[in-house]
Amino acid sequence: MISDSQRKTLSFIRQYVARYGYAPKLQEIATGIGISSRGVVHRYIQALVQAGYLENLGGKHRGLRLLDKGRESGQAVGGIPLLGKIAAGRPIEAICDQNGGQHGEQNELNLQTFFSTINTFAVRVEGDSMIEMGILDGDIVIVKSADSAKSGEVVVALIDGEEVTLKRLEYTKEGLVSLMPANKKMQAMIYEPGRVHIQGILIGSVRKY
Amino acid sequence: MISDSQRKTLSFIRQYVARYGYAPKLQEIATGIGISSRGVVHRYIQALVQAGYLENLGGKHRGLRLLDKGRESGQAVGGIPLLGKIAAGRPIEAICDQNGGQHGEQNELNLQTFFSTINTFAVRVEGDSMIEMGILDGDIVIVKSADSAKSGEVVVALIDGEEVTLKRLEYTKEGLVSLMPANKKMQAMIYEPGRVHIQGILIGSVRKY
DNA sequence: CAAGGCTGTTCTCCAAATGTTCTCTTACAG
DNA sequence: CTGTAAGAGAACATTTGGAGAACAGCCTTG
Repeated sequence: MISDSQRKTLSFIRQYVARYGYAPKLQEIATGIGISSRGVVHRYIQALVQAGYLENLGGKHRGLRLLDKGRESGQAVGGIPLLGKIAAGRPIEAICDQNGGQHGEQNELNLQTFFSTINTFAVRVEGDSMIEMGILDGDIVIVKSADSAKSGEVVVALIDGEEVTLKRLEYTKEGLVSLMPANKKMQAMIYEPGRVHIQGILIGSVRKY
Repeated sequence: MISDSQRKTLSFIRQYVARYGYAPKLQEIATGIGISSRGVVHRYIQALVQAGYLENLGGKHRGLRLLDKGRESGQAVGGIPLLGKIAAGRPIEAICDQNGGQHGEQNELNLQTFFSTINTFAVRVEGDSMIEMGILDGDIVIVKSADSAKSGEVVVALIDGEEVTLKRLEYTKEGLVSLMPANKKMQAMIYEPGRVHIQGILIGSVRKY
């Protein structure tokens, strides 16, 4: 059982070690988490040592060691530390600053619970008709089972009981069903409602390089 | 027998724990279920403790523990059935045929083990400079910690010790480091090697709609 | 060697946040 | 009308967060 500030401290130390390869000084932690007292940091560290997250080589400079607790089985299984935002466009502030400034934000990504597993399935995508939505050939999409959907939703649809496709759904004025790709080079395909069976609605995607 | 409000409270707590890995505060629960009184929440919690759904480490902040009672048993933990391939381009054979026809293929997607969690972290992407690689604004990217990378790899890099960015790495003939976006509208940025610190290498991405 | 300066440690004091216990009010079903 | 539950909110107790002083050990520097 660790408190909010202790969690923040642990998160900062992990980021710091990941970045520099060695442990931070107490003063660095303090400014990193937005306080000014080394003594307070030391109190947090003692609590983290007590809780089994850290090891402290007493007195030594940068004498902190990370332990594996909290990353492997036991608590947040499948948890990956979520460090904050990053700019794919322009560089922005460093990760730790972002994280330090945010409180109450999610600071761990737990893939085990990230997607609901109830009535959910996954399929690998072939082709690039959804490329403009950031879904590439080979990606895995996460789909929630459903037998109907609203206009605008991206669905997995079974056509004529034989063929399955991933497209954005639109109902036309004429009462037909339009399955629209997200690729300017391709055209929408239009069917009578009876030929299209919704299998599920797109809720996420996963990709591994 | 628990009341509707108590059920709502329990449901909120479960979701919160699933997402953050620790218990919510009473105030968070209150706003979460749409009321404003911590006292009322406390009353519900006492009822839930009495009914055996929760445990309360009295007085401690975030001192709630979930018990197993009432949980849907048999949840495939982290497992999502992986059904086969789907055509984002043209419709192909039905999913069930695919699945039935393939043997020896992976037929379950376990997000818990899909990405290694060792030396791995995740960051949320801001901006759309990697859009041509299918990484959109708001996506979460999975990164393996590393302090060096080869030409062509996509890296998280720290520039001048202050700014973090996600780009494709290239070494120029002149011995400089080029960080290239995957967006034709943007230009590569070129730095002297000393200014760029590699933080990690892109190994995956996750998106939730 | 002596004098600082930096770092980790320990301590006290105080403020803010949080959990707990009340009372009061309102709505509603029987 | 009565009993029950939901909800607001005040009052209190405890935990948590934070500042900063004082001290000890290590290192550098003169």
